[in-house]
Amino acid sequence: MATRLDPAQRREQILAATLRLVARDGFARVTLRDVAAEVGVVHGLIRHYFATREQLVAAAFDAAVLGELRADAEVEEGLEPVAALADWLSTTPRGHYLVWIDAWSEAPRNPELHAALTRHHRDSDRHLAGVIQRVVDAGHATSADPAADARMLTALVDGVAVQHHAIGLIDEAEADRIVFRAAEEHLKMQPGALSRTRPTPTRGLWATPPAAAGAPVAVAEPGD
Amino acid sequence: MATRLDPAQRREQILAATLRLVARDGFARVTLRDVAAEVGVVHGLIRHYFATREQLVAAAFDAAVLGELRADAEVEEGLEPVAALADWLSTTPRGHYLVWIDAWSEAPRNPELHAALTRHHRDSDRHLAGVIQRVVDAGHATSADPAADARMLTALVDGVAVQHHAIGLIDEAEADRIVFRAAEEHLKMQPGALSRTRPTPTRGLWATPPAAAGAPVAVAEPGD
DNA sequence: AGTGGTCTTGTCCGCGCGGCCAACACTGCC
DNA sequence: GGCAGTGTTGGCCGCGCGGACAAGACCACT
Repeated sequence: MATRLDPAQRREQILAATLRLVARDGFARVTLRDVAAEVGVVHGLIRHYFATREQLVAAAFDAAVLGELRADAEVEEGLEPVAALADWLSTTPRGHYLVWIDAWSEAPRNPELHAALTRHHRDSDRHLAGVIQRVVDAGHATSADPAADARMLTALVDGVAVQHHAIGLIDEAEADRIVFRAAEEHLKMQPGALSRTRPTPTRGLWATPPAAAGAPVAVAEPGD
Repeated sequence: MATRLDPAQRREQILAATLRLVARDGFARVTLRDVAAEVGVVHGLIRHYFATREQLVAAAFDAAVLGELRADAEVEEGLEPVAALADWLSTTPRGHYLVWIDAWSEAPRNPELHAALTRHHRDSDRHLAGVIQRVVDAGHATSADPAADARMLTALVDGVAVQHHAIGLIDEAEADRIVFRAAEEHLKMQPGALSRTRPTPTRGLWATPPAAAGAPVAVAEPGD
């Protein structure tokens, strides 16, 4: 049924499918057979690429983390400091936040996931601290301890994402508003400085760029 | 094996066991047989009390929410406004936060859980807004919009709880410090006003008080 | 003492799971 | 043109699951 594929491409394809299903069903409920059906192959083939289910989901999450970091790095360059900060604080869009929330709940009982999550959070904090520092250097904000402020804002962004994505208590506009106002106040920025920057159009789905081979990796459609 | 029990007590016992297992294994992985073993009965008996697995976990979560609200109400009365605020903002302790985080990840695909979560969040926000209002009335803080401030602080508390409980990136002291400083600044309180209040000793485990019958419901031990 | 009700047990069923593996198909090398 | 090597298939296995149910144990009431 499925045509023979370059191993690297097939691997990427499986990882992308796994991520899509994790976002939909959660880590615990994704089965090898689900992934195989999503890719369009037999479940035995999945095991040809990943020895166990655990390794599969861990690899998928790791790919997501790497993709996220790469996307952050892309945003970092080419944006003015204030716009970069606004963009970072409003990363909220995209269904992949559900993967993150699911990872939080799995982390206490999955060491690999926990390690990836820790690394990601540390890197994100460091990145945000850098963005804050640049805003401060540009004279648009004040921060005695960018690292501490980054930690606080990361927590706020995560908590707001929960209220928006998981519970649906607030919409995206309000989510951004809450975070922006808190950041402006905390960093002593001009009120509205963040809100006024146009949020960059949200790129495609998290990670799974053509990576090495340049092959068009299948990516989740809104309806798929 | 298990002695015949008052139905209400047995029900509470099953719910408490379910909550314990959900905290340990997550909603998706708790099985009827797990719960039965935890209680010390046969898995058929669980189905005598709860028609389906879904109803069981939903009921367990609902009980947790009610218990939480009751505990919040207990705290509310009998504490000075500033101390009450500090207590609320530092609810972080206790393993039951893992249940909350897990509920966030399950909510998008479990309507009952989603409803319970929404209700709980709304009630919590309203409660916190009331606490803030009382602090303001007492002249210890300023808030133009207690409801909005409550929403922001709730998000911050949740995000900090993730960093502390799920990822272990920060310890409890730092979690409290982050939230307290942000609240003091945002509500224009005297710096350190919140940190200086002694946190109330954390009560027993979440909810599962003897409720009606006054029966000593089995409760998780740290080592169990 | 008998009776009805229900708490409790033990066992059975079909299903889907992760994992395993022998056979097939395709490709590139000699 | 044969011959590895490996991507791919499809079916098998044992297990634990949620669910179902008949029978037993115990209690309350008459």
